Amino acid sequence: MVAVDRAVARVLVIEDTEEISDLLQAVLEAAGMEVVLAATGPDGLAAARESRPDVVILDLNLPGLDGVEVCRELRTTSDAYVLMLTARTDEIDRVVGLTVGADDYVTKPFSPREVQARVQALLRRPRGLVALGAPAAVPPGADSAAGIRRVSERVALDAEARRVIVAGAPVTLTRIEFDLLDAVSENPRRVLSRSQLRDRVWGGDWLADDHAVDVHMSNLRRKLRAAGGGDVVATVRGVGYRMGDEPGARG
Amino acid sequence: MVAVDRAVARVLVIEDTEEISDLLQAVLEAAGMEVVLAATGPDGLAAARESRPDVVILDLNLPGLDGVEVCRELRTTSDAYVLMLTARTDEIDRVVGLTVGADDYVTKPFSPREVQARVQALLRRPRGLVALGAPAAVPPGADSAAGIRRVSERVALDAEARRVIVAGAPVTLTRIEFDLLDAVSENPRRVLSRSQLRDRVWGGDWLADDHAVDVHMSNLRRKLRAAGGGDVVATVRGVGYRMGDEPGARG
DNA sequence: GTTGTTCCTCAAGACATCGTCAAGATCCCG
DNA sequence: CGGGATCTTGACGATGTCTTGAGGAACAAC
Repeated sequence: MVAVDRAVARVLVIEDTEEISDLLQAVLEAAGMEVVLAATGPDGLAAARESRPDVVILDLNLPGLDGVEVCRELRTTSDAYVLMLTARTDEIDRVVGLTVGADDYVTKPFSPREVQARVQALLRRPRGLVALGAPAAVPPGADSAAGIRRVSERVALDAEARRVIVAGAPVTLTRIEFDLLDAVSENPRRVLSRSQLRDRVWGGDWLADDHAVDVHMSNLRRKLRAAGGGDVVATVRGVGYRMGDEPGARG
Repeated sequence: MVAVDRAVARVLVIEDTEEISDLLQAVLEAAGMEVVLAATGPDGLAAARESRPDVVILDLNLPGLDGVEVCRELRTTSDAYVLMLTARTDEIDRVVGLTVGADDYVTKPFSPREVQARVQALLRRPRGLVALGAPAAVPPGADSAAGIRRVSERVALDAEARRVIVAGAPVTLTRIEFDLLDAVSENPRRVLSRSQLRDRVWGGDWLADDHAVDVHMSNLRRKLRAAGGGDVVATVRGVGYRMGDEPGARG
């Protein structure tokens, strides 16, 4: 067995700007983590193979090899979580929505404390989900208190930012549409009745028609389909809704 | 029956990735369970014989011996419940629907809480009846939300997702058909009268003909037979319906 | 073997559910 | 206060599902 049994978490930082990497090293080591540094993409990949980190902090704008490429490589050779550093907000969608995406991101300028918190959140997530060559880093239904939840192969949901990215591009959802997708994707195995969804999305005290759930679900599906997300929500006729792409009513 | 009288529940984890097994060990021990680890299929089988666990957590993708093979072996040498870890959603149906299938499943990445909850749900299920393919008896009113219910050799039922898997493939049932199968399979030894089934499936206030039960039962049988599930429901002439394939034995 | 009962199966019409569209009401932001 | 987005509600069609009835098969009793 090659896996190293270690007490402290190991973090690999792939970052070309020395000020940033130094800062991160100081912060993470102060938090009791072991830090490995790399300045370029190829160096980072080699370091990942060698030191087997638990989390990789990866700058998107690396000279030479693109950060996205590095991330994709990392996915096939390591099971570490990837925390992406991005300079501009509009880069995030590309990183998050790709099939081989990051597990979380931080935009520059960032506070060291925030990076530390997010790394620790990633460390709390269960390990071992990347079976070498598997396309999706996070299969549907990941229970993530922090970061990004991958709803389906091409649909990712950022609960914190209340944003949904489909095939690399953000999709504008209304409040109710987002809450519906959030509710359904949070427990992907369960069939949620209209009443349950209504309670969850609208709040307990509400006398409205359950039919409203239908309409919003229809709008949600239309938007996701138009964005190339495929079928995300399945109808269970006579009961409610559930995650999945099986068209027919099961049960 | 070699029921071991012990205070704490014992869980065997068969998993080759050390990170996952470590995580599971930590979570389950924190929940007050005794944990035994094994990294390979043969080791796991030996450990199961030796330590007689109550629940086995089994990775589907083990190197060498396949997880399905390990599961089949476990069934003949142990009466433990099997919780399967699968990486991808579409593997589930195969694992769950097979003759020797898992009792529940969790998809990676899993939340530690979920694994703990599902293990405890399995521990609440009655012991000693599951071995050798016999359907597990869940007394009425028991925690029915727990895991997969094996209806017959080739038919499995996921109450939470309202899904029925026959011979490794999902089968589309209508609401009433599913509820009928659910009712009959929930207490497999009992003969349920048409009135009982009607109350259970339709709800108390209903004036319809009992004949409707016949028709839906007929449709249910046809679908299960067509999917290769064999005869699942038996008629007890003059009384009602019961699980099993024996035609008309009076109960 | 005959008879009456019970059950299965088939088919067709009645019914319910769901998806979608559109119009009006409401909320929110400037 | 005005304009735009968003939500609700109603209507309608398509599709799926349920019920009902009838014919016939299996079964038990005689």
